[in-house]
Amino acid sequence: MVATVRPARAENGRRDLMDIAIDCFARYGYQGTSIDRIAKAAGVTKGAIYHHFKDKEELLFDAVKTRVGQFERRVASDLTPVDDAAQALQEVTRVCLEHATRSNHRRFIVTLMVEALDTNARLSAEFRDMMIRFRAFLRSIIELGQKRGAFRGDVNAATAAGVYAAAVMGAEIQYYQDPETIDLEESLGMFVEQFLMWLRRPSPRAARRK
Amino acid sequence: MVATVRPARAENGRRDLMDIAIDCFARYGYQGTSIDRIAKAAGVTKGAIYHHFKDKEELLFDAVKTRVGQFERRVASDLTPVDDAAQALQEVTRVCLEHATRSNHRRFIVTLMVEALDTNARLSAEFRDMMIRFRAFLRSIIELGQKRGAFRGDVNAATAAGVYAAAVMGAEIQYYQDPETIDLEESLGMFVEQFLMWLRRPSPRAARRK
Amino acid sequence: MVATVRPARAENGRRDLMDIAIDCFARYGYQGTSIDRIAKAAGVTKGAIYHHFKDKEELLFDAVKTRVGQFERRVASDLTPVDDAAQALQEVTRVCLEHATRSNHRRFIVTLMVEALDTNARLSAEFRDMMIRFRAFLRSIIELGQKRGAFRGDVNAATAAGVYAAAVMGAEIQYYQDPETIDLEESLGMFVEQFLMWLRRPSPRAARRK
Amino acid sequence: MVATVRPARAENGRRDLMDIAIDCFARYGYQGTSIDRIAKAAGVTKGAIYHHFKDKEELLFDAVKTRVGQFERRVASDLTPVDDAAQALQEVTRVCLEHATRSNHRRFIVTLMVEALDTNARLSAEFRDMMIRFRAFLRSIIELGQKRGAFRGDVNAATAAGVYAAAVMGAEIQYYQDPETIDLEESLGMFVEQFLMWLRRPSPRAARRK
DNA sequence: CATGAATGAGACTTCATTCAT
DNA sequence: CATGAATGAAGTCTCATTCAT
Repeated sequence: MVATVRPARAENGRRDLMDIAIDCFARYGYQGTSIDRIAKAAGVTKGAIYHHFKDKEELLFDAVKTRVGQFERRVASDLTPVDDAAQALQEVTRVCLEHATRSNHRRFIVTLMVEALDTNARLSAEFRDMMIRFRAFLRSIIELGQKRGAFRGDVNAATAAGVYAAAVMGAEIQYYQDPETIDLEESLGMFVEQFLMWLRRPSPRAARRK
Repeated sequence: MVATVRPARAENGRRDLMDIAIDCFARYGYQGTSIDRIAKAAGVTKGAIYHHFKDKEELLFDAVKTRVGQFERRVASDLTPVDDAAQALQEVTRVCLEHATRSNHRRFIVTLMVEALDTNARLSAEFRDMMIRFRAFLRSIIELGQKRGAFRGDVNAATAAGVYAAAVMGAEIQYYQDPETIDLEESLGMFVEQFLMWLRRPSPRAARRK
Repeated sequence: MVATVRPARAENGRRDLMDIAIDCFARYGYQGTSIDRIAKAAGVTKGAIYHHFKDKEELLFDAVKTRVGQFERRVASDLTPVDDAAQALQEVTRVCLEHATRSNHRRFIVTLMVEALDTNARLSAEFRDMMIRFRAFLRSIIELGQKRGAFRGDVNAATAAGVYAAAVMGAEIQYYQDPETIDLEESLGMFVEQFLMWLRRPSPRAARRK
Repeated sequence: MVATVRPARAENGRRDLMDIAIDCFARYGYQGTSIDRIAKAAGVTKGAIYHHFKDKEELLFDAVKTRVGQFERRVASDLTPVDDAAQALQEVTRVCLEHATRSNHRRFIVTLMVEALDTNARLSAEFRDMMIRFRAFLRSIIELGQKRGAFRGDVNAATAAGVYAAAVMGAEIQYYQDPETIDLEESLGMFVEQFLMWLRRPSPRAARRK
């Protein structure tokens, strides 16, 4: 009687909490985000957070998995089915650009990924797997292009996928660091242009070497 | 005989301390490195560190400035005088590769740079300036190539410098995250190859566009 | 039954903590009182104190405000309504005497006030305002006596209030310093006697001078 | 040969150090003054201070003794020989006023005295003795006045000395706290006026009581 | 005499976490 | 489910003092 039941708010509470936590993690990093900060931002007490999450790490893990999953689903859904490999690669940068500039989704992932490098082996493994999946996805696109004859066949698709992922991530970081100087869209555009040019036309030199 | 001078012992202590601190920062990040950890690694007490550095931040700042300065001097000295722009760009990746794999110099810089993004505005500004200098340096090489006719003239050298810096940094991060999967040398090699091919041969499409 | 409310337990903890803190501050001064000392005296850990107070300064401020408020309310309540100005002044010294000898209330205020002079501008301002209020109160009593013809009218009531406050405070300090030699009651009594005699009978000399 | 002897600078150094230490103690209190602060203010290293003084307490003791001695000598020299007791009491306030407003001598004494109350029994005893001497001195003046018939004989000279000392010290503290509101000269003047009026003319009431 | 590097104790503060209610 | 008081460990920093040179 005293405690009026609030049915089904449970899952909502959990999700809301996580969204707020993600915001905090994205803004202040993992170590810079205290449970208290999240609690205050969410307008609840610390105890409430411990009802939903075993500890701070679990909260972070769930947050990371959620965001990574959202990003991956977004990429996948925007591209299915992949017909034109070149166009697909351009689509990927477009999605990244959007997530990097219009929300804190990519920033959250990229900064936490680097922070975890030095401080959290388990989380770092999670991110490593995410990157492996991302590169595998890019590689599958490149290989599709190679199979269809749109791309030259004498390049290691896996390495090329790594180069692609690297350029995108590096451009993002420079943008987060200096958004006034860096034009992320132009940077990504220029990179994709050169990447595609290189993939499409076999360099005689490179071809000869291999 | 009366007073045997032990010159530079003072500076030695400070320098040793900083080298050890850099190691720790590179391994555990800024927030993950406690003063006590550095002290223990150096075999002194915390007080000794505070004798040499005003606070943890000053220690970090001095460490960052030292390492960044070393890297920049190294890059500059290896390349002077720049004759062949293409070769110069390849040299840069070689130096980065070395600093990334054979010492903790680049890892220290890259990981702290991302960590600072969310936690330390002043340090982040320091890193931003460093990146600005790095891109300016790359840009000057590219413009030299353009002036000499080795590179096509219809590209924005500043943006191209950004793409170059991005690809190198992104490749490094993937390498730090997953050194067993990522072959940093191959990645950087492939990127430089495509970057140079794109720079050397004017893309008819791009040329027409402008 | 479902949830037996224990009202005010929260505030109790806070209040108890503050009382103990006041004791410590009165005994050892602000700088001489460590958070640990208060915690031990209260039988809790340091963290508990930080749960209730933002930092040591807030604890001090709250303590000062509480004690000053108590003293001011006590003085005001004991004197309302003021009919006989001379008697009212005597009442004030009686209250001061009580707070100085039977509790640590005045000692807490006086010693911290002097300590703050050199070390804490904000707190010092708080004490300054308290003294201003105290002198204003005394002045209003003196002016009442002047209006009613009980006191001579040719004295600056504000300055006289200052003299009164000075003598009381100075006597207290000597008492705290040397309680065996100084008889605070006698000192205050003698001062009030001379103060009232001077106020009541216009000195011919002084009258002539002005 | 290497160490050129600097004869007789020893005592100078000690005295200079102490003067600077007094300045610091007066400005920041004992606990608020670190050895480092004194060393920096004096332009020497901490080690140099430990050559002249066993520890911080000795430095403080010597400083206190020096200043107290100076003040007492000043008071004594300005008054010898005491002819007119009333005038002598006025002289004392004049000296106090000067030391309080034109130098930090009295402020140093008064604030440290209160600080020592709570934190340093040995130093507090030193100050207690100083106050005892000061009151004894005032008492001797009052008794002289009584002997010569200038002052009424029915007052306890010791208690009266305490009242006098209290009013002066209390006025000073109010002045240190709020120099813009408090006119120290006027306050002291008013107090001495009432004190002397009371001493000179025996109150019939008071006389009857005893 | 003087330096300055170093110590070690102790101060303030933060924070993830637990638990009675 | 939720609160909020409390803990305990760990972190940053200060400072009186010592000592080799």
